[in-house]
Amino acid sequence: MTIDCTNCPLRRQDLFLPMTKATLTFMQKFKTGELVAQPGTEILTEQASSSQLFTALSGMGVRYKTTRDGERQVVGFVLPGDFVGLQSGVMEVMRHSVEATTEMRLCVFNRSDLWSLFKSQPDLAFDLTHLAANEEHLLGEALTAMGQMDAQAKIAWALHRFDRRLAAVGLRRNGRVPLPFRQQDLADALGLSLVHTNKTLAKLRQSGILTWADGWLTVDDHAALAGLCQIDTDAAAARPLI
Amino acid sequence: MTIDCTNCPLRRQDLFLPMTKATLTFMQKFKTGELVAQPGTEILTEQASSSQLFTALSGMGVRYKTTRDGERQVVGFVLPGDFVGLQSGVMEVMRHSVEATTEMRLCVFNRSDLWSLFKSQPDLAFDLTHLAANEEHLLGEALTAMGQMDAQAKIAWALHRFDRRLAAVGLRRNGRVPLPFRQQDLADALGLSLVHTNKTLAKLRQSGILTWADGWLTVDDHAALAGLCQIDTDAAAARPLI
DNA sequence: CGTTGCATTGACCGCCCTCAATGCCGGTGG
DNA sequence: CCACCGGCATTGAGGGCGGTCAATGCAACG
Repeated sequence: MTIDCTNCPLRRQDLFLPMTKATLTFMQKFKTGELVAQPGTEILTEQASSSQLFTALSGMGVRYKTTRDGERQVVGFVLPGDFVGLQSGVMEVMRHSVEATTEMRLCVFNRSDLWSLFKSQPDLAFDLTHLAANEEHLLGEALTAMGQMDAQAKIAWALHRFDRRLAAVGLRRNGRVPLPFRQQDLADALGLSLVHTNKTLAKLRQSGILTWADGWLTVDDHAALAGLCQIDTDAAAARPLI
Repeated sequence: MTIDCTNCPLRRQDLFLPMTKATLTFMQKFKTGELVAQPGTEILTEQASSSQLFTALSGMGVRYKTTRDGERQVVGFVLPGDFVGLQSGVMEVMRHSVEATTEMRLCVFNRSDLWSLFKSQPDLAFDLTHLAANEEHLLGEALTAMGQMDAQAKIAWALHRFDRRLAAVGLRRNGRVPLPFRQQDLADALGLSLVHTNKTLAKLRQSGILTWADGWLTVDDHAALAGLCQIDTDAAAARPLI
């Protein structure tokens, strides 16, 4: 009992661009099934090729790279609606791993069908490129955060993004969004130590700006939080859902 | 007297994947001309849309974002063979600016022709997506460098990449490659201060590992330099040239 | 009830930042 | 011809942000 693409609950969110009926019909053929990944499961592996590509339907995960000396750099977080595995699809191998943080439900596509998508569905090919360009944009912002912000601004920026992004897929209820990651994940994403991340979070909490506990993030003072971010966070632009 | 795509000198480099004759024929129509940009010229502007896309033929430039308080984050360097403007092509606007460092010669394409490319040339559409995924990969590596490396490793990594990448497009002569950027550009790319970048470069120079002066980079001890980089730098994978 | 994973807090210190001054070089104008 | 200036590289002094080390609390779990 997999979800029908024409009736995908995610697609109702305003964040995602509309898709024509004909294209949706193709999507249903393109989608070969669904995968449920348990917390801690490695969905894609760095340096490895994958015969399957995915779109996250629910749940969250982490994209990360591992350095020679075993350190981990989180290069992004996988939220509902995100496409994963494009690198494996167009280049030979993945350049980062993807691991499920919570239980995740994912649409599954066959990499071998990707070429027929490009040949017969130029609009979807365009959307895929759009998604890739969007990833580039997100990483550029992250790079700017890493290079130019102090610890407080980095964390404010990251949590501000989480709040906006999760609200955009309809996960904000009663002013709070689910945020199942560990402080260590955030630290690894921002290039901070766990200890300093914890202390900076405590300051934000004591300022009354936000609370992040037990897997839920509550932003109490959006204006103050936005003020702490040193780069302008544009409204999340509409993007394709594949 | 613009360069004929079928006779493009860049395409002879092993770095770039071969292109079929039919596709090259399309490329010649797709290319609408060439642009010569003087040093300091802004080729693309953050937050602005552009009706033209480019491929760098010669010369080098910088991609950068500007923060609210006027700081600059270099998100990448434009070398010969690089495609610029994809973000403007598939999303509405650029998310970073591109400025010429040296005089640059660029192939010019019309954004309005992009859709016909996706419709009629699926192989080129695939290549564009490949390039976008490659950018994502590069930024992921940069992010890892920013988050996990100390200053010496960052600089070693960056210069190691320049040496490899420029050699791959045939610009290494007598063991040295042109590197026309300022120390400030490198500092802004790595999230370091100019002062500390300078001092760290001095150490690398005194170690006899490399020399970077007067716009030329000479790597004297490749093994030692690779050893200082804390992430494994895979051989530059072949990629499309559009 | 020991263990494991995660959050929290304190002490200490080092990498890298800021401030500041100098040298070098090419361009420009008196 | 030379004084002046702007851009870039270089070097020293001092201090702060955020690192490491270490210990504690707490909840879930076998």
